[in-house]
Order: sequence, then structure tokens, then C-alpha cells
Amino acid sequence: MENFRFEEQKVTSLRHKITDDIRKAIFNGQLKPGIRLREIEMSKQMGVSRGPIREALRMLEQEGLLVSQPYKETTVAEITREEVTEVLIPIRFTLEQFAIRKALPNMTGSHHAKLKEILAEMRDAAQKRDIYKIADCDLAFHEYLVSLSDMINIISTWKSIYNRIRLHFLSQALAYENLNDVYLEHEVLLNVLMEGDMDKISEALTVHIHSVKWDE
Amino acid sequence: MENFRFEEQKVTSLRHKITDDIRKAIFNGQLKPGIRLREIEMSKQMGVSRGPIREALRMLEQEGLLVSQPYKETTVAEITREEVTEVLIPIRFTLEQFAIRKALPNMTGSHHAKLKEILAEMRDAAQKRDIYKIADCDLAFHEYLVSLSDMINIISTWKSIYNRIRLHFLSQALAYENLNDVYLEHEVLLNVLMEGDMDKISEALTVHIHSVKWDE
DNA sequence: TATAGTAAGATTGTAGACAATCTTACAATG
DNA sequence: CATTGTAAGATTGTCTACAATCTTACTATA
Repeated sequence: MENFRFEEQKVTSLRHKITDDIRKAIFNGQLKPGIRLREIEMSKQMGVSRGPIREALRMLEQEGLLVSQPYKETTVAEITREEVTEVLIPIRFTLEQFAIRKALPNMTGSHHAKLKEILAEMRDAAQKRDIYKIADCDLAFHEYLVSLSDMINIISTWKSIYNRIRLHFLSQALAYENLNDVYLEHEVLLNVLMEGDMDKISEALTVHIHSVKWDE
Repeated sequence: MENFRFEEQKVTSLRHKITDDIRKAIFNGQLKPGIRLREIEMSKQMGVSRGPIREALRMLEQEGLLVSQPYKETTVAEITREEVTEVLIPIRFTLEQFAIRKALPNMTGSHHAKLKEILAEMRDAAQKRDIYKIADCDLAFHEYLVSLSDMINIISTWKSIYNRIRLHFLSQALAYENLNDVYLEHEVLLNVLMEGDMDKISEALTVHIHSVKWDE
């Protein structure tokens, strides 16, 4: 088999698909913060027993996207603006900066190409003013970057933080002055990434991560 | 009922007790990193069905204390030293500093007294060279402090980070030059906490959180 | 002897039924 | 009319049994 390696098989189980589906529904804005999730209802809709649904709920609860009270209910979390600006964003920055530092030596042209690909989609979404699609691309971009660090524990922490930030923004109907700015910031980031100067990267990253504007 | 309020009832379910028991076993050093957890075996030992055990496993997995592969196995996580020093500790510092800033205005003499109480236990444990007990007191001290911030989402993130740091230290058989130093550092921290000067607190906190020494 | 095939046992995943708890509405009481 | 008691239904928690998948040891084949 020489210089070739297959990718590891991703065997998955129901709880993972269900977790993803619920997370997607949250990020599509279909399950808004505060809404209650009923196990039986979901189990009927998905055609699945409550077991794997409950496991998915426990995972999402631990991720910080759901809140549950024993024998009562589990609801979609409500994240405050203060948590986002004062805690989640600083942590995200710490994590992502570190991940990029680890990822840099691993990065090749094909990784750059993949990132460019994602940005092309994002530019497209920006023109169509599709805010959910932009958010998906933003996630894809940063997640791909972080995943190149190859530090599995960091990745999961990062996701959990990132998701809570995203949840807050969705519920706040955040407004970018210009959606295209989001795209442009990523382009700047990608350019300094290709240069490989960590100081410049940190600079671009801090600008980007803190640049979100609210509607007030 | 005038000036009196009851504390909220903590209704709990099996999955929470199981989660706590497994976590304790990990922190007691009885379940070491890398060890495999078998659902059936645990279910027999605890006299409980596999349902709540599986939910507990999913929670601990999301906490970063366990690692699982679908249809294969779930094991106790192995945390690298690099993750601890370069990511987990910086994040912990960010979180705890923020939590204390939020907690300060809420802190009264009775809170100080509670912290002193914990430290008394810790001094005791240091004399007896009981490293597990010291670790418990350390957790109690910082968790109490963080919980005073009243920001529930921060607390859970903090715990997850803190636990992984602790897991790493336990598996590394860390050596303090002098166990009593741990106690003394906390005393310094408590003193500046009572003064209430945030700059001094940050200073004491950063010294304390970064002060752990390895065995090499 | 190295490789592939096979089958048994172990383990994890899922389903469905029953138990415990909570919520709600309504009746009883003063 | 405000408060307490009660019972029905809804929902979550737990258990048991069965299905799917994995691991291991053994056999067959070249």
C-alpha cells in the first residue's frame, strides 16, 4: 500500500446523528432558546426510541446548548450577552490561537485550498445575504483550522465554546454592518495564515473574533 | 415567611449519582487514564441497569474525562502535559479571574468564613501528606469561589477544565516541593480576596494556578 | 507459515414497557 | 376568595430484552 493510507472509518450511532440533528435545528433557528424539548414527541418524529434521544440530550446538555432539570424538562439554553463578551469570546481566542500555533507546521497547500473553497462559499452566501449559510461557513472555516492542530481534547472544548457564542448571536438577530465584512475578515486571516507569521495571525484573529456587532 | 428563604430542593437522578461516583473513582486514582469501563460490569457492581450508566458515560465523555468509540469501548481520558500547560491552565485562569470579578460584590463575611473552613481542612491534609484530600480541598475552595459568580454556564465550563487538569496531575504523580506550599498559596489568595483589590487578586491567582511542578 | 475465512462470545446499541415524579385542573374547606 | 387536598394525565426516569457490532480464537487453504 506504499504511500497511500485510507481514512479512518467513522462508525457512528444513532445518538450522534440525533445530537447533530438537534444541534442543527438549534442553529437553523428552528429550536429557539428557552423552548422545551419533549422526548416522546421527538422520538415519534424521528421514528426512534427514547434511549438514544436521551443520550443525545445529555451530550448537548454538557455542551452547554441545553439545560435540564431532573424529572422536569430540558430546554434550549439561553446565553447572556455578558457571558459571550466577557468569557466565551476570550476563551475562544485563547483556544484558537493555540490551535493555530499547533496547526501551522502541519499546513500545506491543500489545506490552504480547502480553506479557500470554504471562503468562496461564504462570499456567495454573503451576496445572497444568507445569514445561516454564512454562519455555517464560518464554523466550517474555523473548525477545519482548529482540527489541524490534531489535539482532540482542545477541539471539543473549542466547539462547545464556539457553539454557545453562535447560539447567542442567533437569538439576538445580530447585525453586521455589511455581511461582506465577515467574508473579508476571513480573507485577511487566510492570507496571514499562508504567510505563517504568528504575530500577524494573532492580530488578525483578535480583530476577527471580537468584531461582531450588536443591534442596539 | 418574611426574611427567610428555603434553599431550592436538589432533586437528583441516578445518572447524576453515577456520574459523581465515576468521577470520584477517577480522582481517587482507582480508575486510571486509559482504563476501559464496561457497562455490564459497572451495572452489576452498582445494582443498576445500563441506561443511567450510559447517560453518565455520555456526560463524562462530554466533560472530557472519558473517551468513547461507538460499538467499541469507553476509556478514561489521557491528558497530555502540553494540553495542560498550554491550553487548560490559561483557560482556567481566564475563567477564574472573570468569575472572581463577578463574585466580589456578592462576597460577605460568611463566604470568607466558609473559605477559611476549607483551608483549615487543607492545612490538616497537608500535615498528613494526604494528596487526595488536598486535591479535594483545592477543588472545594475554587469551586465555591467560582460558584459565587452565579453564572451557571461559566461554572460548568470551569469544572470541565479544572477536572482535566486534575486528571493529568493525578496520572503524573505530581510532586510539590512542599505540600504545605499549596496551603500557603491559598491563604495568600484568600487574604487578597478579603482586601478586594482585583489587581492583587489576579496577581495571586496567576502565581497560584501556574505554580504546579512536575516530577522531571 | 502466512493469510483469509468462520463462528462463538463479549460488548455496545436500541426498543418497548413499566415506575417515579411532576403538572394541572378541580374540588373541598375555612 | 384564598388556601389546601386530590386525582388524572403528561413527562421523565429506569429496567429488561433483543439486535447490531466487534473481538478473539480457531480452522482451512495455499
